Amino acid sequence: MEQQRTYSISDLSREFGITTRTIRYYEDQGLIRPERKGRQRIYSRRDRTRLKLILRGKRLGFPLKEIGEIIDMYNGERGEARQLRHMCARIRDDRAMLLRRRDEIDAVLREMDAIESQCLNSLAEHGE
Amino acid sequence: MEQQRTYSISDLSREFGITTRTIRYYEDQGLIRPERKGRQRIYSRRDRTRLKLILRGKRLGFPLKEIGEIIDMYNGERGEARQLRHMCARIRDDRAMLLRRRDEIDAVLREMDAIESQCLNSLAEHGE
DNA sequence: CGAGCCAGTGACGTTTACGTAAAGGTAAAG
DNA sequence: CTTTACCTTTACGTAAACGTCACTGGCTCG
Repeated sequence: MEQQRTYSISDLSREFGITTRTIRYYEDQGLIRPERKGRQRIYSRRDRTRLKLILRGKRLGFPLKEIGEIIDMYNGERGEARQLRHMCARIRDDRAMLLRRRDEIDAVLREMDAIESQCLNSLAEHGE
Repeated sequence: MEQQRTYSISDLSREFGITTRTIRYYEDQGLIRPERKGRQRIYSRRDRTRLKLILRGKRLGFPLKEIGEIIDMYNGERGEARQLRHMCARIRDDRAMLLRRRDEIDAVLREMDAIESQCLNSLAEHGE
């Protein structure tokens, strides 16, 4: 049986904790293209996962334009060899960046650990 | 021997690949406070590492205001217990966020691996 | 001593990612 | 039939993070 669930714009706004304005803005920027029943927007499951990807991209710090490009590329028809090679190159770049970013996060986490234990030590002395 | 090196604004702009305008803007926002020789800005080693921290904060997606707060807090006098407890709480929150972000990065990396091998497979078939 | 640099201070412009308000369409519920 | 609850478009507003421009003030090199 087909999972033919659909969502209204406010369904999605509630689910993801964003405003309808934001969702419409993403559409304006060409990031989602929901169907219409008359003027009303009807979001499919695919639209919903697209939105999820957009929000994840945002949390990773990508600008909306790039997010659109990336999602389209990763979903797009990968027919020709040129396309495929281009995609591989992009993946390598993106991965390198993400790895750098993850390393930075790890560095910060280690520093935070150090500071926290200093903190807790001071508190223990004080508290004694 | 004291490492009393100092830097001009263009030294730092070159080193970090940002414009002097950017550095001055950070000063405007209270993120760095270099000394002055007359009107000229003189940056110490501490200023330089501060700048490095700012840029790292940016790459991690923090807004400048928060970056300032965080750096100040982590450098600040941690005397009173209230302060210390506040700091521990903040560290816990920040750490949780960073961990979530790192998990997301890992998820994206895994997906990229999958897509890349698909890509390479297609290329192999085509190329054959 | 003038030309070429680098540094500094406004101050206005720009881009991104929305917020917010105005004005209205539709459909069910009281 | 009006109120309520959503939905729509249009359009101006805004905060963050700079870019850009205009003008000014030392230095120093030939």
